[in-house]
Parts: sequence; structure tokens; C-alpha cells
Amino acid sequence: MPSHSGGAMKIPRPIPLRESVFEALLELIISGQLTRGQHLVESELAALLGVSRQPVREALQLLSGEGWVDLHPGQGAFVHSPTAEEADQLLAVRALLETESARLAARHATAEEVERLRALCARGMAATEAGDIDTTVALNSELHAAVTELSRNAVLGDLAAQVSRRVRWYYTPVAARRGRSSWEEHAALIDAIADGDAGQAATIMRAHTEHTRTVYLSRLAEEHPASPEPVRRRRRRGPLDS
Amino acid sequence: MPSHSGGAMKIPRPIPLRESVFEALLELIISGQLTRGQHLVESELAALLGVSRQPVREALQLLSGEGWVDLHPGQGAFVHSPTAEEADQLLAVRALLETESARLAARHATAEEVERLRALCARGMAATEAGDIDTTVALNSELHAAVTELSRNAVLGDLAAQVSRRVRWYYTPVAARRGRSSWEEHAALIDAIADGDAGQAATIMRAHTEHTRTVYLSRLAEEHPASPEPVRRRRRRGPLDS
DNA sequence: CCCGTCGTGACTGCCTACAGTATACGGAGC
DNA sequence: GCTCCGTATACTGTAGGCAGTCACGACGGG
Repeated sequence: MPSHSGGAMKIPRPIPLRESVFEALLELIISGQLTRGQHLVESELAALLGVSRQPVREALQLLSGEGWVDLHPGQGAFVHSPTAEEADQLLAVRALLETESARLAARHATAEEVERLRALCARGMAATEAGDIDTTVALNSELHAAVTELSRNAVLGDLAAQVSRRVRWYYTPVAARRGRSSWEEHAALIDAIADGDAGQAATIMRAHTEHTRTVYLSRLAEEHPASPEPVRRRRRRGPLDS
Repeated sequence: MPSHSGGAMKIPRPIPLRESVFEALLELIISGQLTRGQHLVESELAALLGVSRQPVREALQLLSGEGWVDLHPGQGAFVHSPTAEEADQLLAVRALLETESARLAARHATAEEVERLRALCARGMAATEAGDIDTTVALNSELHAAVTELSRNAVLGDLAAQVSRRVRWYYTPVAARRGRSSWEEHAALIDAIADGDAGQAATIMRAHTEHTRTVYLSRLAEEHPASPEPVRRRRRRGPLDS
């Protein structure tokens, strides 16, 4: 995330293998192929991805740093199993960071940048109308990321990006019922940013994120049963074994 | 940072070597033995600490994740060289996180916990009076950490802790001139928390952190010259060589 | 029948070794 | 004398391998 670099964004020529592994594992986690609480055995993953254990280890530590897996010393890595409480806290923090981002964005955004936001918003609304959940979620993330970038605060942007990615994990099943209203809120937000009305932008973003949080919680309350204490036991045989 | 655990804080028996290395390197960076922009050669550090390269690599990646070093693929690790702009952004984010923490702390804190805060505050003021900068800074961090813990939001607490540690790096030279007033503000903050006055606590914390930020910036403006474009060249001979 | 103890297997943590690559130095050409 | 290029060096990235350790299962005792 080079945030708002001045045009000369440095792209390291050799993409380290650990990052490729990181992306791959992240995809496996988000897509659910690696289930919550599952024990991740380094050698199995290494064999699965066709690399050695070392890049896998490093990728697992990166994932641990961002809260995707839990690293138990001497015991290995386990896919993080988020509790309802934690999700709520995460959404609260997101609300905080994004609200501030919106406030700052309203102060700094140029007309050209506002246009980019509008374009994103239009595409997002189209995807929603078409019922394309995955694209909708992706565009939602992209729009929020764009706003944080406009805050002109790289540190804030990085933190928000990190939190957003985790939120996105829980968010996908919620996206459907947020539907159209979410994008109408986005449109209102962009208007406020275009006007340079910081207070208004912050207020809208606050309402928007809190709305999402409410929807998430209500959904959680419905399918209530959930977590029968996830498996922390050491796995001997599992879905990865052929 | 197990945040607000309920008494049974899990302490993994074998402390991984990478964490010890992490701590050691962090100390070397904060104390200035590793200067800004310096190229960190894995093998040298490994020899220095008497371990192999692997734990050093992993520690460097942890440090990179928290913004202490920059990892250039195929080139190695360099001690991060924070710009004035970045420091300002960091302080702004800290203000945001800590303000929210204070607000939440005021809602959740028990009388017993407030007492702990007061004790910390008293010790801090004593250290300041005694002119013990290091202890003052340490207690300052501890107090702020205690407040974020009282927010009862582990995610917020972790983020704030991370940001605070980085702030502390820049903060040490500033601590002296913040002096007594800082601890008076702390005392006022604790009063607000004790009263359960969330709004007041937030306001005080906002003013407190913004005050710190102002002092930092003014100090920066004074010793203005600064950064003669730090060394990014690859080092062949250096202070680590014996 | 339940509980403590020992044996076994498997996985992590760490070290060593190799290959690829970017940088720095020295020499040849202009 | 300056620039360009070849060679050498040293560092990173990756692989493989060994020892320590944790968990599980079986056996024997209460």
C-alpha cells in the first residue's frame, strides 16, 4: 500500500515467494477451504503449493500479524476463529477509522478524485442491481480504500486497510441484505466530500458504518447457534490428506 | 498484549527465539545503536546475537510489520527513517485511537481500576519531578496502555499499543519539555474516567494528545536542519564490524 | 472402571547449505 | 580523464535436514 505516492511508485522486481504464499493462503482462508480453527501444517501447505517450508512459515507469520491465523509456539498455526465480540470490536474500530478518513478526505479531495469515487460508486450500484455479490463486496472495499487514501494520511490508510480486509471476511454474507441502501449512503458521502463538508462526511460515514454493524449483529442474532467451541485439538488426519 | 483477559492469561512456555531477537533489535533501534536508514545484514545480526539467520529473518519481518524497518526485496532490511510528515500522521492517528479509548474507558472502568490508574499517575509525576526521563516515558506509555485496556476493546487496544510504541520512539526527546503539565492532564483525565464522564474524558484526551503533537512539531521546527537524506547505500564497512 | 505413566509418532523450531542476484570495483575503450 | 562493461563479492531467498517437544494412545495400577 504505497498510499498516495507521487507517481513514482516503487515496484520491487522480484516478488518474494512468501508474499505469493501469503496471498494464496489468504484466498484459501477467505474462500473457506481452510476452515476456522483448523491446524495448518507447514509441510502440508508447502507440498500443496509446491514450495519449501520456509516461505510458508514466513507467510504464516505475516498472516498472524494481521490476525488471520493464531500462532501457538511449539504447536503450530491455526486459522483464526473470530468470536462475535471480536467482530463487533473490529467493526467499531473500522467505524472510527473510516469516519476520520471521511472527514479528512472532505478536506483534501480534488474534483478529479471525486470523479473517481463517483465512477466506483456507479459500478458498485450496478453490480448490486445485477445481484453480483462478490463484485459488490470488492467494489465496496475499493471505494472505502479510495476514501481512506484521500485522507492524505498514510498511517491512517494502512491501518484502515488492514482492518477493512478483516471486516471483509465477515462482511460478505451480510452484503446481500445491505443491498441498495448502502450505495445510496455512499453517494451521499461522496456528495459531502465533493462539497468539502468535513462534518457532514464524517456524520454520513459514521452512520454508514454503524448501519453495517447493526445489520451484522442482527444477522448474527438470527442464526444464533453458531460456535460449538471450535476444534483446537491437534489434527492427525484431515481434508488436506489425499 | 492479552488485552483484558479474565485472569487466565495463556503464557506459551517456550518463548520463540524470534521474539527474543525482535525485542533485542527493537532495543537496538530505539536506543539508537542502529541508526536510521542503516542496512541490516542478517548474517551480521545473527553473529552479533549468537543465533542463526532464520530467527533474525523472522524478527526482521515482524519489525517490518510494525513499521520499524523497511524490507526491500532482494536487497535486505533497512532501519526505517521516519519523515516529519509521517510522525505527524502517526501522532494524529494516536490522538484518534486514544481519544476513543478514553471515551470507552470512562464507560467501563471500575473503581478498582481507577485506583490503578491513579497509582501509575502518581509514580509518573514523581519520576518527572526527579528528572528521570526514561522512567517518565515508560510510565507514560504504561498509563496510556492501561487506559486503552479499560476500553474493553481488544482490537482497539492492540492498534493503539502498536501506534504508541512507534510514537514513543519520537517522543522520548520531547518528554522533557512536556514535563509536569502532561501529568496534570493525566490526572484530570483519570478524574473524568472515575466520574464515568465519557465526553469529558474524550475531550481531555484529545487535548492532551494534540498538545503533545504541537510540542513535537514545534521542537521539530527548531532543530530544523535535520535529515540530510539518510544513507540508503549499501554498507560494506560499518560500526558493527569488529 | 478410572487415573497415572510410558512409548510412539509427528510437527515445529532452528541450523546449515546452496543458488540466484544485485552491488561494487577494476580495467578497457572512447 | 570519463564512461562503459566485465568480473568479483557479498548478500538475500530458498531448500533440506536434524533435534527438541508436544500430543496422543496404550498399558498397567489403583
